[in-house]
Amino acid sequence: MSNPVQPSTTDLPSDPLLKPGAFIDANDQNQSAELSEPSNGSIPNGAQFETPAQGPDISSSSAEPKGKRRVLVAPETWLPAGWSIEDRVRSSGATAGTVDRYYFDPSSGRKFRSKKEVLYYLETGIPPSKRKKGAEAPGGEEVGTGNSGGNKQKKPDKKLKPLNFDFINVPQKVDWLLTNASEDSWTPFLGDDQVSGPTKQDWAAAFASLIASKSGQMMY
Amino acid sequence: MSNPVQPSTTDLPSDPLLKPGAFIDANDQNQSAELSEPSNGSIPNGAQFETPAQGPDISSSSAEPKGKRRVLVAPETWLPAGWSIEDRVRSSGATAGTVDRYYFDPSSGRKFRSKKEVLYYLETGIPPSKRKKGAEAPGGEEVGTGNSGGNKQKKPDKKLKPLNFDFINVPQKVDWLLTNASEDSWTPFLGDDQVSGPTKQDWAAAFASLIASKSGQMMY
DNA sequence: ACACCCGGCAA
DNA sequence: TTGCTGGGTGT
Repeated sequence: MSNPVQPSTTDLPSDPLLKPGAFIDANDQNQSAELSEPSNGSIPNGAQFETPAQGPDISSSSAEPKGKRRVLVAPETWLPAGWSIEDRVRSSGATAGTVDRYYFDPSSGRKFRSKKEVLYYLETGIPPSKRKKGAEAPGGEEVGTGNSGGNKQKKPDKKLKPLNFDFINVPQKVDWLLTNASEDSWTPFLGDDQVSGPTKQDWAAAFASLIASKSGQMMY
Repeated sequence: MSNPVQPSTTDLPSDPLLKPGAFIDANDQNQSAELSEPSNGSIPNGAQFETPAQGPDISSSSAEPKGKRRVLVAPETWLPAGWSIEDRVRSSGATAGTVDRYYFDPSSGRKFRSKKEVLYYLETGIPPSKRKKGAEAPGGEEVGTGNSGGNKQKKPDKKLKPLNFDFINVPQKVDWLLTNASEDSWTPFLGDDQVSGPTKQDWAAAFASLIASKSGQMMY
């Protein structure tokens, strides 16, 4: 999925107020709406997720309390809904201690190493692994400057796996429970029915899109 | 750095790029180094001003099309004995010609990009583990080892998310209700308390991040 | 001074 | 391949 990038009326210090009219339609997931019904756990293959296993500590001579810890941070404004950010601290080498920021697209499972890569992918649908050397980004998009000006037409990614979420028959109510506080793991419930497995992930992605695209549209 | 290993204190980085007879400008380090050798020391000296001797190129296997010019300069007074300074001239880009100064700790093999980083490391013993969030510099203290004039401690403005959501004390349960089915408008509830207003938007963003973060990536 | 990017290599 | 670090530029 690729939501249009938020216009860079970006981070004004404090107050996330509404941007009247500036809201962009982030809901482009309507593609392939008729998907398999979200019956619980009907999907084979128990993909393992939410296992941010701790890597082995390769501590060296000195007694360093270091442990490379993945840190989840608040989303950036330019990042589409549902994407996640992860700050990773380097644990070795001359640059130990440096923090690298990575971006994840939960629906495609792709990882990105920079904002530029994300933006490029959002526009062209071309993952960073396919970029050929010497080529330049279309339009010469520059980072830091949102793409408020002329925008290119993004190509829908046909290679993306469709979500296990019925966008037509959305549930009336969803309870998200903090099932694992130490890891911030949340699980959606439909009454007593727990949504789990790969479907849960799709729900997360779908739901993120839904609540993000419509929030702020309401009147109070 | 191909060798983050323990460079013996003896092998100061000789500069293969230094042209014989090249003049090294040490203008701004007008203090003679009264640096004492470490007790373990076999350090000949803290600074090498001439190294016409030829050393193997430390560059990696691939031929580098970039012309790097590295210049060793005299040590700063605040710099511990044995450390070396290297001024590096940028060879490309809009800022070509700019000189970046690097500091090297021979005993740890670590590289530092600024005086501040060195001082921080000297004080705390931990490499610049502080970057984006959470960690903060140790009070911006001046290190005891003399100083090189005016040392302004600029408070780096932290760029944290002005999100109206407490990522620490997350709620135990959130009910998202489809408050407007025709528009797919969802609203979060904490029991009977409705979250609305600008806060709701933040919640949407925060929540999207939370539920997505543990979905991880999955490839089918 | 340091955020940000990305080529390259190692696991 | 993917992950992680090194090295370099932008601001």
